[in-house]
Amino acid sequence: MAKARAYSRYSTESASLLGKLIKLGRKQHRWSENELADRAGISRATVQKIEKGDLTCTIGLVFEAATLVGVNLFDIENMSLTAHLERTNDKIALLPKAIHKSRKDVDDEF
Amino acid sequence: MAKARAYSRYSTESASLLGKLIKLGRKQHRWSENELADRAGISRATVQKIEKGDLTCTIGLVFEAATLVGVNLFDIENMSLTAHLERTNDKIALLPKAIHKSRKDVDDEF
DNA sequence: TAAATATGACTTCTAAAACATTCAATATTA
DNA sequence: TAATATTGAATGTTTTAGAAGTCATATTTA
Repeated sequence: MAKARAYSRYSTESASLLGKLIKLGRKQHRWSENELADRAGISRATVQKIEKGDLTCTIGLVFEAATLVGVNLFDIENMSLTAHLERTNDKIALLPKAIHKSRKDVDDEF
Repeated sequence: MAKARAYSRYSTESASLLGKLIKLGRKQHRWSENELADRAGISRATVQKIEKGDLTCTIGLVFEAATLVGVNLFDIENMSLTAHLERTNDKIALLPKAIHKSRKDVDDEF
């Protein structure tokens, strides 16, 4: 097998936590792995990978599973997902469209 | 091209928001797409897909990019990622290991 | 405890993720 | 404004994610 790529500890633990939140949510709904797989339109093998926090899973399928079992990552700080999106768009608009290097660029200016 | 699979609105907007938070973080660091790609050990094309919120990106690569630019999804409610993991493990342990159907299972019990 | 179902862990196959590269258009800096 | 770098958006190629299936073991319910 090919040598797997390296991931940071934070990425590994984030995916692990997300997977376990999904597993917890699924059990609270009293759904088997197969039932979640059917509802999400994915295979049981993928459900297992997602719940294990496998970093090679596609983000769309992970988010679908999360949403189905009621894990809403971005409903936070009393702000809706859509409101978050709008605010983030505004912030991006304030910054330069292209980031050029130099001008004593030490990249620690924020 | 093959017909793309369907995703829920919440999944689509979650990925879009995460991508934009990454783009914002990158710009705040004054990093070009290439610079982030190099640091993450991925291609620029993938950085572009991630920042666009493409749902077919792998969750590991998205989390790597997010972590590098300082977007920490799970440092929330004054709780560390690791603490979250432990608490979630505890909760899972309280539930049945296997979810069997029947016993008037209407799956709305939580 | 027996029967039925769920889970864990594989394997093979193919659809597509990620890479590398290119090119035009745009943005920034000197 | 000229030079240089970034961004947007393609391409073809390689690698791999996800599907589908199997089998053994563990768990739950009647």
